[in-house]
Amino acid sequence: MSNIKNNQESDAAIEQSFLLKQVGYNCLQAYLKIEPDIKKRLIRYQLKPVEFTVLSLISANPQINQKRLGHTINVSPPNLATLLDKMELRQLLVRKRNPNDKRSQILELTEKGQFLFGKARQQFEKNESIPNLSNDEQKQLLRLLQKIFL
Amino acid sequence: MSNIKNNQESDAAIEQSFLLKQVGYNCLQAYLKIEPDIKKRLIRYQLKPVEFTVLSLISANPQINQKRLGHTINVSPPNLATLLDKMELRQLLVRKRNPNDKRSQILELTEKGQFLFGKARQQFEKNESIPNLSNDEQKQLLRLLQKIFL
DNA sequence: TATTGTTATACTCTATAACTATA
DNA sequence: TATAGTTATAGAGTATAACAATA
Repeated sequence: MSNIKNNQESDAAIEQSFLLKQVGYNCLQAYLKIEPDIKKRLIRYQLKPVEFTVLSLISANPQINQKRLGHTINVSPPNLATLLDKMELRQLLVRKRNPNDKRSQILELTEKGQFLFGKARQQFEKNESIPNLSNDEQKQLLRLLQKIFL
Repeated sequence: MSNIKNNQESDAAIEQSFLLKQVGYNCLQAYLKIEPDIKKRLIRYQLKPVEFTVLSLISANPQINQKRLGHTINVSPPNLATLLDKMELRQLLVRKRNPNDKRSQILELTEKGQFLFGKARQQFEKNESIPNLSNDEQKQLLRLLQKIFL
């Protein structure tokens, strides 16, 4: 094989300088790089990332209702309903009618849900093992990202 | 209504301090915040974000093959095949057998594809109008994100 | 035997409309 | 009339297996 490299070979660097200037592209690529590790840490608890997020938010926000939860995690009401159905079937949480407004449902973790979240959470208590990022850089990164979405 | 706020009301802040420490969660939330604006800028060209990315990468990497393209954008070979089918039907690109290795397909933009990419690209030439981020902060953010996925 | 890409298909995720009940 | 949530369903996106052509 020739030493002259071209785009048909896998060791030539991809030219993507234009895309690398786009914040959205960078956020997505970074997430896609991290995602497999997150899934791997949760699979032993039979939790998907969004389910872990739901457990975390209910745990930290007792009596949160479905509207606020769905809004926070970008899940529409119909899709949240079916997601919560599955979690309620697994007895990780319960839905209770709000006595002050019987239209809304108050969400609470069961003991089983609290226990599972506690265990799963341990997987993320230490750092996420993001290679190439110092602690300072990680803190700086979180600050900048939160400026975008908070 | 009482002035005392609780989690059932929409103006109380969500407690998500644990999730906000997770790099993956932050990357995804930031992307989800930006995504609608990206889609809005591309819809007039009937392009999805991934299609714009494909145009950009082929444009910047003439004669790239499908394996390298798919690997760069996290699209599996079967799904890339059907995605490229649609774009080839729209005459935005062509697939040519590589004469040096007839297994692989070389990708090239058509004139129509080049023109469309040029027009669509103008939508992103200026800044992406990420509110709350100065130019310096944006550059810093890109540097940190690229440390993760490059 | 290994690699590139395709086809077919199943699975998951997301979006939309119509509905119930409560306010 | 408006809101919170549900049901049903369609559509888009993703994953898996089997395959053909080429190396």
